[in-house]
Amino acid sequence: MNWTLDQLEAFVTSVKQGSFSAGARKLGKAQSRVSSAIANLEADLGFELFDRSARLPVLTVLGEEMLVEAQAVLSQCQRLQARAIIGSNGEELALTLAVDEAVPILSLESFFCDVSLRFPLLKLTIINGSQDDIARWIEDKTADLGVLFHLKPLSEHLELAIIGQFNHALVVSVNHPLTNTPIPTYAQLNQYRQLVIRNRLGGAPEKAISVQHWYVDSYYHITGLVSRGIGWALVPEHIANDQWNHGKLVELSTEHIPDSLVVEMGIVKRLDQGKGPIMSWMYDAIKDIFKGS
Amino acid sequence: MNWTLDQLEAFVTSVKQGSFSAGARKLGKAQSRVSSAIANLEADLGFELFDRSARLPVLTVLGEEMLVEAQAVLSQCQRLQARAIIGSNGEELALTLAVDEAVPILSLESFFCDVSLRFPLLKLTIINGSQDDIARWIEDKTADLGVLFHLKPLSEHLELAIIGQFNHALVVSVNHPLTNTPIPTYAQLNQYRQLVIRNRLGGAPEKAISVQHWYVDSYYHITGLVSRGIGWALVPEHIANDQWNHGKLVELSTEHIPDSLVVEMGIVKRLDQGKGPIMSWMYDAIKDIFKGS
DNA sequence: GTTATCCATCCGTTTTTCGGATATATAAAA
DNA sequence: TTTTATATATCCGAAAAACGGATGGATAAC
Repeated sequence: MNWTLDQLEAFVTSVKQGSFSAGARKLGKAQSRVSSAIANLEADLGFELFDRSARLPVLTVLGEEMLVEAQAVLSQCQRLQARAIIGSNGEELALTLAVDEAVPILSLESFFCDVSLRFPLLKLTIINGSQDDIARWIEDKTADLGVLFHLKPLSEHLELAIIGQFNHALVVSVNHPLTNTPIPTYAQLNQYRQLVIRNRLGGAPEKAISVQHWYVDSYYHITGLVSRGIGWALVPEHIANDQWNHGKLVELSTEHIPDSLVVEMGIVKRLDQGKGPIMSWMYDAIKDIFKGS
Repeated sequence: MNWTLDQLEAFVTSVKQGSFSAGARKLGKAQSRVSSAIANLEADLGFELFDRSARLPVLTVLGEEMLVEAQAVLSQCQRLQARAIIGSNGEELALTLAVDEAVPILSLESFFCDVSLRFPLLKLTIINGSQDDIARWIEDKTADLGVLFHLKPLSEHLELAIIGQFNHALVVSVNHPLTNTPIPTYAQLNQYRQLVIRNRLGGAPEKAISVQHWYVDSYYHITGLVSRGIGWALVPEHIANDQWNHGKLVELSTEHIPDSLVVEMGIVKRLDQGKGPIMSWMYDAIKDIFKGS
């Protein structure tokens, strides 16, 4: 492999321009350079790229194939160069976004579309997990930016920006006995099984109201179990209203529940990691998404 | 874009080997070359690829990304080089195989597997068409090799090798009146509609037996129509026995049909195009597939 | 026949590449 | 602590190449 990128460029440009001379003009080089560049390339490859019997050189069969390969090489090079420029301008080349699985992922779809259009060369990685996962991933640099529900204090290395609030809804199955008491008291709730969210890693579980409760590590599993009549639960409103559960769940009044039923959604990042331009943009864009919430 | 492939190679190799010196040894070059190659590369890109504060250089965040890009460029280059060697050895880089749509394509599947394993860098194109299409495509160099049923004389520019014979079966729907006459005479057949194959391009159609006949350009359409009781037809046995038609068709005796009911399958190529090693191999491999037919 | 292009080749100058030598820093071994 | 081995960066002279201009021969258009 003795050929150079210059030779490939001379080759491709000459094909595109129709002649070596035109190629040389396009490249701003002497014709003799293009001529010998291609001659050397042919010598290296071991066969002729052009049939020179006509007035203008025409690609040989092998030349056609090599043209495709050469273009592929050059376009890879251009990609490298483009990303190098982005990097040297201080823009991020790769970002990992960690999203709490309780965050309605659909609401982020148009955000992801925006990202793909605005930063076409960015390598975006999206990972989902529980609140604990998100915090841990940001802290150990597995992820750069996290979107999560704020339930308990976070590590001191993390910076949290609250971007919206969600109410909890009290839900039961349409067949559940509690549907007879639309405004259940604490005592009434206590008679039935409660399904409580619990972070996967076994951190301190949420406080349960009913003495009879199960822990489940996903709101989506919880609503699934609730819809089958296993018990009642407090889940974020957007999950209660999810299309999957439409018609299967009944929402009851939370008038007699003393606990705070509001959770905050926030964006986290490491304190010691500066925000590059893309991360800044994402920060604002995600805030905008949930502004009305 | 001022960097060279040598610089990328020095970069990638040094990362893989763990140090510039080790990289230089691996590449058989002086250490100073690798050192300055990487320094020049960094100068061109506009940022540092390595953090040199430790004893051994470690990749920066941007360096990690550039490593991926550089590897992509080099692997494209290796592909180009590999195909160039193949080409300079006289092996084909790309072949187009045209297959008559009446040929049971499933019987070629293991052949295609073989090809992909044996010639991993070959660009194979497979196109399907009627017999006329195949012949035309070979002649106008759209395809290099064709597999077809031999029904009528081919152009003098083509070379045909017969590789097998197939009998025609006389088929009707299970509900068709002809099922009452298992050995139908010419006159009996003449009373019912015949479905006759006809090449798409409107060449001379096959001779029809029944005065009442439709022309259809695909054996698969014909068997479909036959199975719905539209008429009777002569189709290659493997098509009559196709799983799609299983149980819907009845085969009748062809004892009273005077016409030749044997079609030959063949491989065609242009007379003036030499067979490269891959084409020769394909030629033999395809022959082997249908040897028992 | 004239003109305009095209390609290959030659040639002298300029630039770059290349490997060795050297200076310096760091980690492990003595 | 000193020694040793191994790093990287830089300098330098020789060798190699890249480079543009000039030239010649061939071809198509005018």
